[in-house]
Amino acid sequence: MEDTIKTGIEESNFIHNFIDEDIENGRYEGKPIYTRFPPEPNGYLHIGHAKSICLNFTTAEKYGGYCNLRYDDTNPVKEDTEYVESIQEDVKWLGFKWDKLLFASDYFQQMYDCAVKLIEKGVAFVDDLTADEIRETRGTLKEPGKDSPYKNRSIEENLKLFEEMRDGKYEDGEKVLRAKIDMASPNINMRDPVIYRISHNEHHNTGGKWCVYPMYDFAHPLEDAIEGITHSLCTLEFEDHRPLYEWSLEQLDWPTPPRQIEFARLNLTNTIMSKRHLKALVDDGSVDGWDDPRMPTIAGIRRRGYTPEAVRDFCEKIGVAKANSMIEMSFLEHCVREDLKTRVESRNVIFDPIKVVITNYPDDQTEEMEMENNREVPEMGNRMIPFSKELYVDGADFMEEPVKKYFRLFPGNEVRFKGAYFITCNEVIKNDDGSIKEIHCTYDPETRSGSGFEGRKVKGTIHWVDAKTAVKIKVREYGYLMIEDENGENVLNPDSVKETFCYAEPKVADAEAGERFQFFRHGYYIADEKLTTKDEKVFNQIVGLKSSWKK
RNA sequence: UGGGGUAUAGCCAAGUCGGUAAGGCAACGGGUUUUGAUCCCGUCAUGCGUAGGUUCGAGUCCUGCUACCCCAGCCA
Repeated sequence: MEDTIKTGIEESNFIHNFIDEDIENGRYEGKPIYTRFPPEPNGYLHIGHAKSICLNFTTAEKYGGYCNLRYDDTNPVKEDTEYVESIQEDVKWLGFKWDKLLFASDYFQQMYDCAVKLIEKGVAFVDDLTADEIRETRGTLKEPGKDSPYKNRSIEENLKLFEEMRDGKYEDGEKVLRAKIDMASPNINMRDPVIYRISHNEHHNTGGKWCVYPMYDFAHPLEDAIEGITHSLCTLEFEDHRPLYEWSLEQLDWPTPPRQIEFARLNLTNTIMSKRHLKALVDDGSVDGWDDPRMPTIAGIRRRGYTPEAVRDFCEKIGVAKANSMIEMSFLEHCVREDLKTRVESRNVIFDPIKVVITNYPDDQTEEMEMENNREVPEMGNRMIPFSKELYVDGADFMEEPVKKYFRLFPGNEVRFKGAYFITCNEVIKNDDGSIKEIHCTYDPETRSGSGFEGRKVKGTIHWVDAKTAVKIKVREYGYLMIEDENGENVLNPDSVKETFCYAEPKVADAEAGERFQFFRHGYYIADEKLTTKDEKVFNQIVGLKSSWKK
């Protein structure tokens, strides 16, 4: 039996089946498979977009084809260059290389020409109805709509009017170009849809050059067709638009038109993906920006310390289908741990310090203890950390009155201090208020790590930090960004960030922004890119460690 | 009977010709362990939304139901 390592592009899904079929039928005459990721630059990309990005790029890769990054920027009022830059960064961060970087707005002339063709063909007309009137005559889900009184204008008049629209003779909303299809269609998208509207707004790419802009339903098939896209992957809500997508290309006699295939978008438990919500949090200062480590944006999870490999692995593992689904957060977290566990070094960090005094250890002695950087990956080598008479251990590693099956430190118990000695707890020293001041322990010099001591075994191994040389760091741990209040409304979680000062082994002071570690027993952390300074190290919790121990 | 979709375990998800329900996450149990991590082993659908039908045989084919999602922007 041979072991085969499965990668995303070897997995197969229903989209691949369609493509295989198209290739067999010779639908694309042997041309390369082309996909595209077509965001509108009106916000930052989030983890949901990552699924679409992975899908488009890996599908192209699987077939030896190409994928374009194309900005679907056909609405000047919503788009901004800040977003076009962030989108490129995010796609690059995920590790994908687009074949071409394109703007739909660069096709405005071709799209305009196509609209003229439709008019000449008699399948599009200029309508003077207002937006309200169009809505009123569109009918309802169950009742057909009514033809516009302007539907039967002559081709010449339509041509002249459309040209005047382009030349800026009309105000926003005064006229639109509509496709002549069927006001009685059970598919509302086919009831003479608006395909061009007037907008006297500055466009982020074309500036003031145009004042008529194509609607998505007309623009998108043309963008795909112009670029030679073979498979246009989009989310489920566009299924009803497919007939219009196909209609547009049919009317223009486009040879080998692209095929639209829809898939279910990503939903993650306890995660708000709505751009409206996310933007509101940024605008009202509830978060640090689009890249706040709590945000589900790609910029946010990048700063949070997730790796592109983990995100990609996640997107591959969740699969692609047409059924609406809700993925559990633990799935993503699993992928993050899985990736991090073989690529980061571990460090001793004490979150809730309890001072330990080794009473039988020489007062002024310090030893350098050897610690493995990553037990799974010996090639990552070892490091030395200081050990002396006074140390800190974690609050979770000591119990004055142990519960059953607790085998860390408690009075009378002996444990191994990882990488150092067997230590026995003898006495708990209290403050006046009854809180623990320090615990007095003794060590057994014969049990030094690496000495080969086999005399007796201990059940617990705990980590520690030398008190004299410890460095103080700030650690931020995250809960859900939004939670539901009693009315079921999404509100900011007041406990979405928990800051703690911790004692870390000296080497942590050298951590560079962006560097990741496993903090022994606590999880994976990254030195925050923005908050870490020369004087203060701030670490974000990337993801906690799984623990099977329960009290 | 407006139209378009989707139903396989707590969560994802394979399941091309009908041949006797992959895999992952989570959970639980056990073993190894100088991290209660990792790793390893085991358990977890006589069952595929539901009711019938065809068939030697149905998650796959047929019929009827049911539930959920999407659509009435001059947004994408």
